Amino acid sequence: MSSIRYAMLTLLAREPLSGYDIKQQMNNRMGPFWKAGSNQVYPELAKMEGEGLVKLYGLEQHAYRPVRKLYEITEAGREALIQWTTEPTERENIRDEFLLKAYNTWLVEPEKMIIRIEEKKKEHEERLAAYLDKVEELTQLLDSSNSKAPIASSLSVVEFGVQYERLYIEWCDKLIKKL
Amino acid sequence: MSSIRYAMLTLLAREPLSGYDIKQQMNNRMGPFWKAGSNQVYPELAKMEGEGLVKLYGLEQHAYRPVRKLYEITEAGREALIQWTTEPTERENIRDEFLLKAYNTWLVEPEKMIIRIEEKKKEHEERLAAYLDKVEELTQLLDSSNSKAPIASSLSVVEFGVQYERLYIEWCDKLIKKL
DNA sequence: ACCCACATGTAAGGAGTTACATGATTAC
DNA sequence: GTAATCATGTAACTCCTTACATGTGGGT
Repeated sequence: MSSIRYAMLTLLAREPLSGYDIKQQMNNRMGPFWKAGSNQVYPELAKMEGEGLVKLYGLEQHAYRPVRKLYEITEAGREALIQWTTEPTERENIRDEFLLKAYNTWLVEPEKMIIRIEEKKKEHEERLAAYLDKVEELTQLLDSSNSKAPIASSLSVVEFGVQYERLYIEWCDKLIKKL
Repeated sequence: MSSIRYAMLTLLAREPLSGYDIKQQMNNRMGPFWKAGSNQVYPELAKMEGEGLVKLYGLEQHAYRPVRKLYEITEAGREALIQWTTEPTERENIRDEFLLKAYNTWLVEPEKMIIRIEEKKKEHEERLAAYLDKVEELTQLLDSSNSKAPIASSLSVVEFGVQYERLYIEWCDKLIKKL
């Protein structure tokens, strides 16, 4: 499995990045679809360098700061990524803690539950807003509209996010009405 | 975190169950929302028994088979479950491997990608059908329509599943059209 | 003959989270 | 003075997956 390495290659296929950049993009830009801590990113980068999937692209030194080690994807890395992308994917579960809690609604005073649902709704409204911003941003970058641009792929994924957040918000509304 | 124990308590709050039952319900009935292996279920049951959250309800012996050890939730267990349910829940990510692959669509020949998307679509159509069956089943069990019944809570969660699968299928369609 | 369902568990390992360490600068 | 950002990494720990162990009866 170990999809962390493919998440990293996914980003590196677009531009050279440092370990720090990768972490940031995963936790902010890309995401929150796929998160990673530094403990995963740095060792995995080193491992991939050893296997020839990425290589050092250059070093950047900004004044006092630690040296930024930029990595780029190699041809072998690109091939591995394409191979993985076109492989069948295992079934995946939703696994959302709040859904699990929703199973216990009947055990709990409705007022208390409603507070939590409202909270969740707000959270997903925030995410929806963030995704919509991203959609706009990406749409403007696109307009040449060739489906082979990386941006087109990003857009599709973010649009999934938009739909997902909308569904979540609607579901929260329905739940509140029921109680 | 360790939400596995609360997933187990969620099931035990409704009826006494054996470890095997819990595993089965998680991987089939309840799910696939929350999965667990026997290695998690049995030790966790023992731990919870030690903490007084569950207690042995009885033993069942069917002919040649190993003894079924049925557990029931205690008052302390029920309180812990209610406490957890009404606590705020952390933000959670989508984390679907196929979405990650979708970021790489631009790298791959469209025909190859379409094959995988069709596959995924089919998978989610199957799940949708299963969830719809469950909705029907639960709706029939309900009709007395008191929102304090466990079944009402189950229904809400399964309805989320239905909407989720629909959105996934639509998204697959849109992706295919784009390519 | 062979695999699956039932039913309990244990063992080993991989994946992921949280915290720590270092160290200079900028913002409040 | 305190915290946050940049930037690299390590350590410890929990969580989860996969495989194994045992044993009988039923289906193909």
